[in-house]
Amino acid sequence: MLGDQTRTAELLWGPGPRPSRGPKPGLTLERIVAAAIAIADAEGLAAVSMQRVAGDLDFTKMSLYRYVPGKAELTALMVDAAMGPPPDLDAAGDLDAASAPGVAGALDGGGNPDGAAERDTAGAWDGTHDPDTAPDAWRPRLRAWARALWAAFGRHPWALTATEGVRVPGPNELDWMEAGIAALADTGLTGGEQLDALVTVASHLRGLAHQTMAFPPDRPGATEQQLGTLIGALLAERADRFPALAAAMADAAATGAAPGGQGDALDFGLTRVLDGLAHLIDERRTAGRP
Amino acid sequence: MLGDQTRTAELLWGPGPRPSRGPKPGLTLERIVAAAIAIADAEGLAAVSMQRVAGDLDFTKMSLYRYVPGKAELTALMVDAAMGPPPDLDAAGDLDAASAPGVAGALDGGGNPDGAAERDTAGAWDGTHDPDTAPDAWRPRLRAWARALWAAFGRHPWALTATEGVRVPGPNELDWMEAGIAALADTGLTGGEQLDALVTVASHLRGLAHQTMAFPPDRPGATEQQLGTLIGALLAERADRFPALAAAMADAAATGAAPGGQGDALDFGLTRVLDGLAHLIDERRTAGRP
DNA sequence: GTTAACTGTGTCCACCGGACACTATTTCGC
DNA sequence: GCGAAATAGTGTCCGGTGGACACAGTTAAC
Repeated sequence: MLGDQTRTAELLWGPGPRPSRGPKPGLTLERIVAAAIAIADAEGLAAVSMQRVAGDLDFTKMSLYRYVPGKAELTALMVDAAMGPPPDLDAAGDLDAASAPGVAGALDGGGNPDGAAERDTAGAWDGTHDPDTAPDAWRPRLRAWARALWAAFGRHPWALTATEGVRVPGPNELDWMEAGIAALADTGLTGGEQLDALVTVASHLRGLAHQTMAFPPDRPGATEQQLGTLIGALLAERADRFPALAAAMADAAATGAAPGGQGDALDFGLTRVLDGLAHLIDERRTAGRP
Repeated sequence: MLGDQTRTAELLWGPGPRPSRGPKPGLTLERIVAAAIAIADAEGLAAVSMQRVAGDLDFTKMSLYRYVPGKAELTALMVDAAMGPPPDLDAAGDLDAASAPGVAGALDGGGNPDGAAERDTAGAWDGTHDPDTAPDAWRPRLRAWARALWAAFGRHPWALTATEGVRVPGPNELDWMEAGIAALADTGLTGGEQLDALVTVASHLRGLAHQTMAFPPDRPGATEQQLGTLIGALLAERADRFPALAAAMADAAATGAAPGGQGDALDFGLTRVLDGLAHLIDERRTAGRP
């Protein structure tokens, strides 16, 4: 059990010295991982099999085992490679998913709705902070971090399901964490709070993506909408059993767009989380002087 | 594609009329689902195969297909059955995971740490609200809802992985949603906002559980701790590349407990989310009078 | 030149979800 | 009562999965 993990860590972190005695390898770890990612992007994680990956590379499946101990390790490599490096958060403010390096905004490339950017720069709670001072820089940075992570998961939805449980992180994953923690470094939060805060933001994101994103990106909303009407019918027939829910959905349907909108739900929750963090940070800063 | 979903909906919602022409069925859907859940609880979702479920019931695997169209539908049934009914949120305040019906608090059965319960009942922001008036009752209720959902996922971790993407909800799932929305009904939020708020809370929970919970509950912390030291070593060797992260972890290790504690991270994030929601609700209530 | 290390292949295995034909059982219409 | 029809469970078969293992071909060190 632990042997697997140290093995995975070696693969993720150590390039490994090239042994020079036998024939030259006709494959590289990078090519294998890239082929696997391409399959997963196009057809979902379930379509990634040793046979399939090897076939796409014109090799037999057993040859892959010269490079990768097993499928679990291949998946771990896929995840870290798919995440890529984190964006540069210092270009803050209107930094958005589309400005991350090499990002071709797979979904929701739009800007922040309803002035969220301004809110991120100003004092969130009562306007007592000077908008020009540094102390609130964490907010747009963390938001940009979250949106970039969201975009990354949008590009590789299978990465969500491939990152269950506690795992050994790869270099890219730690780079992401470093970038996020750095955004929180001068907030006055303790180290533990910084970690918890970042986990909170990431968890919100992952949970939402896990619930809303279609995993093999097949027909990007057709069946989803059909399913929405199915759920609506299900609920309408039983409005007496679910009164509050039916009322809320009727209200939502009457007043505005469908509540299942991904970007909307993301921004809503993200703003809530950031507001909550701002409150904590404010508490820490004003501690001692009532 | 949609056929599967209507089929799933029928199985989840309609008991289906018992046809009376052939021999009496020796099995029931409930027994099959229960057997599958037992396997998943004990050995993880991957251990649930048609063969295995049928074998545990002393039947052949093909006989299961008389009751269930396929494995996907069985999984959907498992999820809804495993969730069970939501708790009664009216017994608020110190209502905790352990008081949910039939809950034998699998993990973190303890009470709210550091006075979170009191905070839930009082005005969250500045103490201007009267703690005895009803308007803030949503907060302890929503917290209780979240903790109960967390406990449910703790009892059946596999349910997290089995609920990817947009699905057709079962009766229990809609009961949970109804309970959550009911807690938010008199907050002044719009229907869409109530739905978004509940999705936010649930997403936070699911995301955190997805990242922290071990999925086959094998050795409930041994390897996890080993993995923690492995990550620590990984980070310590590269403290120059991850300065903020290393500093945060060092600080966390020096000041308090390990930052990976599940319950702690849950309460931290949950408090942040609830604070953010309280801020929104306050905004809605004080709207119009600056 | 011999030898040892290494690469890729072919064969084999247990297991997976599921299609299909088949027998045994029960009940409805007559 | 009796045949017909519908249902329940079984056995067999299929393509696919991850992976173990022995083997032949290639290359560099000695």
